[in-house]
Amino acid sequence: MAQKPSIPKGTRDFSPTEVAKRNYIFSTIRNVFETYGFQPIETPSFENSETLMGKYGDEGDRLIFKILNSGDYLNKVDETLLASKDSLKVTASISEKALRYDLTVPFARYVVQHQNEIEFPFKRYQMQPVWRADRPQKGRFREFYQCDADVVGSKGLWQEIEFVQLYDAVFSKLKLTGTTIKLNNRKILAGIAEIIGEADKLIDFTVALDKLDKIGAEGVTKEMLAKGISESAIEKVQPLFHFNGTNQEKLNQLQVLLADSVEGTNGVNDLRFVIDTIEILGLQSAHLTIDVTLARGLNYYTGAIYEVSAPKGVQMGSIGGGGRYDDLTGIFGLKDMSGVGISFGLDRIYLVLEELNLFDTVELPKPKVLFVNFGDKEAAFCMKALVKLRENNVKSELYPDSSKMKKQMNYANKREIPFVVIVGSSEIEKNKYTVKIMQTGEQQECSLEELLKITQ
RNA sequence: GUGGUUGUAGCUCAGUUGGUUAGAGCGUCGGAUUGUGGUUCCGAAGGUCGCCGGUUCGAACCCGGUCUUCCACCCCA
Repeated sequence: MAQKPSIPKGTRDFSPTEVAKRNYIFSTIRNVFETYGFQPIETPSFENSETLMGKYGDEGDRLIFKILNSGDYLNKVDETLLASKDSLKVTASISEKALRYDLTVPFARYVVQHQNEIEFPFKRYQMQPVWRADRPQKGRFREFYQCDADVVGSKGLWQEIEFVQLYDAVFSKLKLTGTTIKLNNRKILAGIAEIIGEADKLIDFTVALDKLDKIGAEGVTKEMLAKGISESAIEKVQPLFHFNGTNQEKLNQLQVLLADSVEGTNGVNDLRFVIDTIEILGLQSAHLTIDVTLARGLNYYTGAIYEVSAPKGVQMGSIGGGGRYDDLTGIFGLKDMSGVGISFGLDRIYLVLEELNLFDTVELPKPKVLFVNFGDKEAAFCMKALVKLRENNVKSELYPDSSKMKKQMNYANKREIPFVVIVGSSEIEKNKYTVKIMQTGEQQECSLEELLKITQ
């Protein structure tokens, strides 16, 4: 064989077993989504570049896969621009399309584009692959699936409560117990920045704070100083660096800290409503916890912020995330349309379930009955039985070639097919089928009706 | 995008200071057994040592580049 073929970095092939396991996760999530009243939509794999570019920050733009224009695209580029070797600007003129980077921005585009057909509040779910030109790592791919549920056209906090329940429902159904749903509110972060007099450095502040559990208080302080946040400001937020206790205790501390900030107080009240309600309703298997360091990059979150982490002991980044984004459709010209949504990272959930051995219930869709092929005459006789079995939804197949018996039996054994039907001239004469139960090795002669009964 | 790491048969891995024809286990295929799988025994096939170049009388081994894997940043599902 020549050079072995390969697939691009960060992409994967999926074997039949893997597909079965992935489908199990997909259908679990889909089921819960629909139970909660969400309806599916799909959007194209690629969008116009201007739909995506600039929506995820500079870093995001770098990670978007761009699609080259068709035709003699270089010939159409301005000579001086080409000579400048400015990759960013040249890219814009040789690429007008780009692969979907997430599901939220295309959804915002969809809402604005179809606003006159949509009944608001609009609850949609979407399970499709997204692409990022990232450097792969464990649980980090360049092609992966997101499963999103979002609601647009409602500012209600009840929806935010339902998303906590939805997360809990999905992970409980997957038997993935002990996940932690972390909750925060952008208004609280903004309030903190306001209190310390660094409102204009909100993003730098939150990004640094987000790293608390990774680089510690000292590291965060260092990064904040580097970003130009004053020492006195950092002094004021010291309580956040050692923020412990129950959710109620945290809420009380935040209320005191943010008493002089209207926005911050609003945030605390919103968060308190969600926390209190969930405490009354209870959760099946997830833990809900306030995490003020939670500030997932996405610049458009304006209210609630969610993130789900795998059970303790599993080395994996977040397996889900989301939040409220009041201004998202504003980018596409539709004002005052608040949305809130969550996302499941299918590929990471897969890895976590695999690591914890939680796939034991997933069965491969494999045949239950194999008919041994002895030749055309025998095969034709078997076909009558195959039609009957298949009509009754018994997964069954005829070995495609009249190979040696040993080979056919071996095939059944390897594929763990429980019943093998053997039909030779003597069976045809008697109009009977010999069925062998592979597990015990027993075999018996039976009629078509009996065969159906045995294998059903 | 920055820094590190990995690559030998289908799979898991040996391979001495650079020295003839690169090995093992598992798997695959054939036979023992021409209508009976798993166990056993016998036999066989299968390798451009990731790829390209360099050093050397000689490279799987040393050097450079490149691709891939995994990891830490960045960022994120």
